Amino acid sequence: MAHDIQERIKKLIIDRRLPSGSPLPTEPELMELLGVSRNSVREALKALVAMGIVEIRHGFGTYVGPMSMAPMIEGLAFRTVAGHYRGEDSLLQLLELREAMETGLLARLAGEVPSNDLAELDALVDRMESEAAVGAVTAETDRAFHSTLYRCLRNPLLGEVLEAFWDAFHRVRTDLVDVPPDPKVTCRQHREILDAVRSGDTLRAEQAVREHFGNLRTRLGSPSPRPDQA
Amino acid sequence: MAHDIQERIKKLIIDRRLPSGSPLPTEPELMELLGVSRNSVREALKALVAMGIVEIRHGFGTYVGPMSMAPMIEGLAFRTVAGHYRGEDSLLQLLELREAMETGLLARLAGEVPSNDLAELDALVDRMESEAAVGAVTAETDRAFHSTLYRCLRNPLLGEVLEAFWDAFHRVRTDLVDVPPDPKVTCRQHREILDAVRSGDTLRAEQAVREHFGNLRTRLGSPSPRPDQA
DNA sequence: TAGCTCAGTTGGTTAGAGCAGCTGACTCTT
DNA sequence: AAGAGTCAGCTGCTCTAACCAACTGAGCTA
Repeated sequence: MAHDIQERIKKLIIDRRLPSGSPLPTEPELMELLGVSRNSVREALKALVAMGIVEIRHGFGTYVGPMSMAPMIEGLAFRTVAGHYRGEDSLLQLLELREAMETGLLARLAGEVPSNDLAELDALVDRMESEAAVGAVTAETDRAFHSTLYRCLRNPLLGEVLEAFWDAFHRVRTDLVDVPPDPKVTCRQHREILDAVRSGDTLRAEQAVREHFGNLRTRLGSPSPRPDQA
Repeated sequence: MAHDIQERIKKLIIDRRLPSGSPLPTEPELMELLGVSRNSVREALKALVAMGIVEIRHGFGTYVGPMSMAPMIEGLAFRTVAGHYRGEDSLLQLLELREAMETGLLARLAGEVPSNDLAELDALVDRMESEAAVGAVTAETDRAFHSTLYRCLRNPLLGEVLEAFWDAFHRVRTDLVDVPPDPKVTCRQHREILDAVRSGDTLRAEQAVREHFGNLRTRLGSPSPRPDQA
């Protein structure tokens, strides 16, 4: 029955063709509209918020949410952390997931990246190198590289899912194992990926990405440090 | 502050190393444990349920959830439906997502599939053909094929994400456009994928998968039917 | 011993009250 | 007249208290 309320609110959004950011009925209005108590309305809304379908601004109103992949990041990160603490190789699984996606996309990418994107990627790798010279590569730079690389596919969903996987992986890695990669190797590998993509050599690009992930993978292969002995 | 309650419950699961199915404190216990009212506890739990982190059984108790990708399916399906009704090519984007993942995985698959899995896949394509002879290929059979194909990668996360994307795509497709594919073509393409994988020819397998998705893609290319004019 | 009944536990729902954040109009000062 | 401060009103947030509904298990009955 609580689930039913959620469905009805979702139906309301669909039926009224409400885009992200549109105002939703207020809580009292929803109470009357759905014929349930305020409490039930709120529980349904909270669940929808957790899925990114609804956004609530205190003292202002409830709105159609951004429907981003943010909730997926949460769920995936939590699942990975929980699995890790139970001794599973959940982090490695997550890495393989990223690897599969990125290599799969690469085939459609080689030779198709517009020159301005290539220039931006060049700049990002340059930044990586200057960061590596003084310490470690910033997470933001790494993320930006992977994000910019696939932008030209003109598929927002793809980009968001990739970023979601990246975020989840990064969050869990820094929280749990944090074996910082060798910044120089990271730079070289990103440069190699970029060059391969520029040259339009699909196989070489795939190879470069695999090597990049292989590098991450070996560092996860070490016995996972468990916070304490259960 | 409500968000804080969610985090504390998640932390409780992590700290106590609770596996899926473990009982959680009852609502009154959580009230006392977290120092908040029952209402707040319930809203937090509902949000966690929406993320698959918690499972509630009426009259029985609250438990650690399966942490499956089911919530992601919900969110993705809703997002796709909403986007579709707003005139975006969200369904096509979802299809591209699946295509990218499956082709990316295929490279690691060719020649690695154990013989018993191959036999199972053979049986599935046989079933497809008998189904095609009398009507259309069952969704369940198609799903089972894609699911079985990647089982040998021994990465549960991968399998679940693939199934999640499959589910979301299938649900939205049947709900919205439902242009049933030519069952014969579907069978032939699945057979081709299977043969290519069996032979260990990575490129041919990728080609086969691309053709399969290309088939689906062209059928989505037709102008999306909108239920009515806004 | 088999089956039923009933009390106790758990979550589900409702109601009403007060708190907290934001907006916009009104008013007072400059 | 222009600006800043204030206040009334919306909004969502939290709490308390009570009752309903589903399930379990102990005890009773046949």
